[in-house]
Amino acid sequence: MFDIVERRSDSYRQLVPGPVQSIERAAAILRLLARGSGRLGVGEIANSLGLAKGTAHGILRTLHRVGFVEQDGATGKYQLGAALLHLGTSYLDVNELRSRAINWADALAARSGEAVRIGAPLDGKVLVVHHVFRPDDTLQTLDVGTLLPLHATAMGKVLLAYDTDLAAATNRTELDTFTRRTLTTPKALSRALTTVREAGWASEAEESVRGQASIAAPISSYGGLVVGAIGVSGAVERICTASGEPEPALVSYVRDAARAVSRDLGATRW
Amino acid sequence: MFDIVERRSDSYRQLVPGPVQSIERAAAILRLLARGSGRLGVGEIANSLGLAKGTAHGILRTLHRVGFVEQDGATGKYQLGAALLHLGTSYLDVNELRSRAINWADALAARSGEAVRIGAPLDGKVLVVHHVFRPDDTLQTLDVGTLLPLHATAMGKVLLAYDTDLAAATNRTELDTFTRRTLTTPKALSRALTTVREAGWASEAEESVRGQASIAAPISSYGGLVVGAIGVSGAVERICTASGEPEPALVSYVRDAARAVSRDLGATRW
DNA sequence: ACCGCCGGTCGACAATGTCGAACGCTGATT
DNA sequence: AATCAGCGTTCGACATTGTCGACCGGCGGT
Repeated sequence: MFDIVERRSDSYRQLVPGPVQSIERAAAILRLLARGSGRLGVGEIANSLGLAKGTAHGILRTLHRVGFVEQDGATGKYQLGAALLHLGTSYLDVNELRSRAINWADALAARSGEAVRIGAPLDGKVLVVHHVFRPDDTLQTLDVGTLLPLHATAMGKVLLAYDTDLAAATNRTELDTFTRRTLTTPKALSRALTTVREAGWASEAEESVRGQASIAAPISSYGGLVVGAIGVSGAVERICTASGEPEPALVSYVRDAARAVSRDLGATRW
Repeated sequence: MFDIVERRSDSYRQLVPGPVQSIERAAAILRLLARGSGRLGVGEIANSLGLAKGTAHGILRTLHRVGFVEQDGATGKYQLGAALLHLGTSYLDVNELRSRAINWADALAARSGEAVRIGAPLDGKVLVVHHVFRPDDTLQTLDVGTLLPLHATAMGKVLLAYDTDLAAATNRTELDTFTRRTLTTPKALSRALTTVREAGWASEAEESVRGQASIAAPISSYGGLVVGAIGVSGAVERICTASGEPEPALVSYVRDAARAVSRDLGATRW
């Protein structure tokens, strides 16, 4: 009688029954292509994942058939495929957090006059699931689907402050430096998170991008579980007062919006 | 010595070496979830795909591990996962058509005063890969990632007119009816496509949505191969003249933009 | 014309994914 | 209350299926 751990003798040992190996590999290839921001060859992919070239090719051939990757006719290299775009936006349709928050986000943008974003944790980052442009302004690029760092954004700090698992995982990884203001030491970050927990909201000024600041508050669901964050972001001189503190009016707008969304999601107390 | 056709004794027989079965099934599940616009249970999925329930569960478990699907804690049903959103938008970054067209799309929106969309064929539909809102107007929903019908949109007609394979495939399927004006017979459609080929652009008025009209022109790449379409869409009374014809000025704006993008992509003649 | 690198193919092996029955649970029905 | 049906999930045995590594042919730099 074989135990699962013995049957799946790979590097990662799980208590759950065996995952389908080839699908995990396919997913790894897709993530690799997404990260590498460009075309990759079969050899590079096989090396990065420790696969035989033939194996990698077989998976890529299949991913190509289903439209998840495309192949550059000239160089033979692979890149992400169009089918993923549709799947990605289909996800937005079923995302409950987004659909509940969407109306409140519009209102928050109108009241605050700033760009509003809603984020959820994904894989040690903040995934932007909704984005409302700053009202009546120039061209802005939509960053729905973008991954933001946890430790250098207001939304990320909120998520970290209320998710100890996430915070623990972050403690084990390097904190990237984006600007001079970025919190790069675990100590500074954990101190900031304590402040966030006490205040019930987070802010950040030029910790991620120079000249930009943001304010965010947690969105909770049943049982007070924090499932996401909503916040405003914009030029630091509009988000913060002359003394460098976050504009109190903006803070209360954001907190009101977060409470409203949480209530919609079924949270009983906030 | 086994031939490939014998080795892969499934319903679809290919001349190419065997695709990875489990990955194809995983992709089918994801497409099913995207189509079904909601949560699906293991049983439903297994039935729809003709799989054993246990098999479907194993695949879903793996997709869950990699974040491609999420599971509703209460009902146990599955839906698309957040990781797909990031992959989808990562695709936009590497999509050459989009990155080349993006500047021209802005210019076209400014000149025409209408919403601009860029589309590429995907799986018998038109995938919207870029969308510029109508200048200075109310809230509009971004439909990047949406799939539009081929036969009822100007962009779709353009793609059909210059891709005989696509047109042949469409001939074999039912033409959905959206409005009274929708071309539903193969004969009417193929006549329209002939006109498109002669004119070099396509238009449509209330064939897809009542009160909406659109104009589009083909984007070609190396060797004149049509790889996408760019077009404007908006209220029929703005897109068309009083006599019901597409506004000539808009047509030339669209055609100019399409030529410009094609030139950027390396097309030698247009 | 050489060499090295690339993407792609091939055949053999056994590791691996699949199947179908069985489990425990929840919620509706009787 | 007891029953039942349906759900998601687990399990073990089987052979199908994915993987490996060597090999092929073409391209580009040397």
